[in-house]
Amino acid sequence: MFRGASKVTLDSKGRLAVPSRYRDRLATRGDGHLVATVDRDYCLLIYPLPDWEEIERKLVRLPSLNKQARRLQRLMVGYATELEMDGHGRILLSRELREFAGLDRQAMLIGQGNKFELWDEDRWNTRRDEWLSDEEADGAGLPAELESLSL
Amino acid sequence: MFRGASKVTLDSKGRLAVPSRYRDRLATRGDGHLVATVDRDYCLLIYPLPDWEEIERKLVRLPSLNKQARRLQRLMVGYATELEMDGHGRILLSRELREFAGLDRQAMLIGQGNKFELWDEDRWNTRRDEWLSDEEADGAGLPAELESLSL
DNA sequence: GCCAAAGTGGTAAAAAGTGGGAGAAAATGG
DNA sequence: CCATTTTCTCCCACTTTTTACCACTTTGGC
Repeated sequence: MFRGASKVTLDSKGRLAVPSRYRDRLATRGDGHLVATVDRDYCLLIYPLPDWEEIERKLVRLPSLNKQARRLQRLMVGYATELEMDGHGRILLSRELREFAGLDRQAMLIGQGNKFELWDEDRWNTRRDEWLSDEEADGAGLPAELESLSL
Repeated sequence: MFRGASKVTLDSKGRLAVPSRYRDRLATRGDGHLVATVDRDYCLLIYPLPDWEEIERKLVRLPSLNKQARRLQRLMVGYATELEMDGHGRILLSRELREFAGLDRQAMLIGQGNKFELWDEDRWNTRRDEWLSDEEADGAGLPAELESLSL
């Protein structure tokens, strides 16, 4: 399980040094091969290759004539880019992915179980504070799964 | 599986350089022969020739008296154009296809499993942001296959 | 404080991308 | 049916980008 938030820097070529505490796991699971794609909140999702492939298999099996399914395929498969760690544990993010997520230099890498999220730092802070101040999140109208959740 | 989004440029003659990471696969599968046709969203679909031929066989077997089937045949088979990569891995798109998809210079090539989609860049960005902001995609009325999807 | 590991930036060679031109083929018009 | 013009195709040359490697700086632990 990947967890934790790390402040990371993209250099002028768009390279990002993966925090060292994740490297062993990533080198084992998928031999350092990763896949990055986009999320609807304008951040990137980063999976170890084998985990991504499983998701991709599910995605491409969805009915092609369904509008929602087609959108999901276009966005997730459409932006999915294979990445490989270099000798120093860095990954190079394509211009297309960086532009999508508004990444230039300061970013936040967020562990999310089987994957990471990568956010532009400013965007992350803004959104995070929105989530924290959102009155709706206080408990009104929660789905059943959340009502019964004990933290 | 083709995946990933690449910003590409059409030159003044309508040529497009296929990103090099796809070339080997395309040279193997169908010996560099491709077929481009149109999509209902005003983009182009690009298949390796063998994959297209399979689809074409299915299309021409559809019942000729069915109006929807006839439309699909007219559009997809009607616009299907064989393309070949030149010595530099470029393909030349006919004027008809370029006009259909509103392609002039900046375009996006989107990997979609067995095929590519080719969009005018501005059109792609506009449509993409529509898909992302669409509240409908928030979960209301999703088909069963999507409800259970864990990303 | 010192050593090791991680992070950062730069450089040079190679590969990819881009544009243009000459010859061939096709289309057009008399 | 031939001549002229236009379009197309193949090939070459140049520019830009990419990628692999190297060196230095910083951080953190002992």
